[in-house]
Amino acid sequence: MSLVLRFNLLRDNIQRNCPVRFLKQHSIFSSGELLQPKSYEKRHFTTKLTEAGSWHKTGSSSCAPAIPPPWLQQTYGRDQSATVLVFDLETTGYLHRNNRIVEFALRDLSGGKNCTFETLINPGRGVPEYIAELNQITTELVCRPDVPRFCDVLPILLAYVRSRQAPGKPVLWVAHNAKDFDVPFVNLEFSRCSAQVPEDWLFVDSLCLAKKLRKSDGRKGLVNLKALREHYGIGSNGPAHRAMPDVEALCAILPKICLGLKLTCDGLMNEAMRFCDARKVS
DNA sequence: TCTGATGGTGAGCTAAGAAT
DNA sequence: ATTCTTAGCTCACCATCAGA
Repeated sequence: MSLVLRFNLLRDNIQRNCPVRFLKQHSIFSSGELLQPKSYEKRHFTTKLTEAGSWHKTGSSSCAPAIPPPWLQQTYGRDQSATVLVFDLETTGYLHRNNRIVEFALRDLSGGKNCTFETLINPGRGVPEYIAELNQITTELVCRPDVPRFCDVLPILLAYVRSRQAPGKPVLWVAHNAKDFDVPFVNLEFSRCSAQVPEDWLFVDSLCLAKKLRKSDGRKGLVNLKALREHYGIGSNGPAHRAMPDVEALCAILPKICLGLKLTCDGLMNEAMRFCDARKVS
């Protein structure tokens, strides 16, 4: 069951899990502003949380209870060694130097209530036509006063991630082509907001894992998300090139790759890199 | 011993593929 | 449209082996 929650639900979550001073530290909002229901009400238009299990059957949009797969079971639950977040971005173009994020989505693989987070982001500039054709995110859709900018979303995102993070354990972000695309974008958006990516955030590039598996299998063929979905017989939960459907696809693909490579969560951790070690912003 | 065929390896180039 | 990486291809070079 998928439940769309408004920001006040997120607020509750934040209030329960995050100290206000933490929010103030990372926010251009005052704590009062951030926690005012009306403030969220203005923004619920684009940002939502859902409650769902993280591991769903191939080709199905329904979510199972939050039971981690075998390859993660040993590290999830009380003894989980990291919080694994699968994420995806849509942007106004390929180059992180010249472009901005227009959509952000993530799913916490440990599942449960509020395990996903997605939001449109106001890039403060037009979306090129070829991008809009690709992902159906138009200038009219995101360049609106009621769509938050990345700096607006950042403190909420930080609070959300903190609320999902196990005490003392790192956060492992997974995305397809994260090293060259998603992470440089995130790094640059953080620096634009005069914020730093937390040091306990690590990332894994599933594209590298897919290439590694292809090599070990001696298989030929493409390793983009679409090809991997077809290879593993994974159906689509929505339009391609939108953040959340791509996240859902990667959530289904990732365990297949990890099983193929015999990677546990600890193995994933060995593949992880720090955000600051991604392609440097130039 | 010489010559030609064959196989392995490394360098360098090109095109494809990755993402939006 | 754009940048970067990598697979795949060609070519050169060297070693090995068989046959004359």
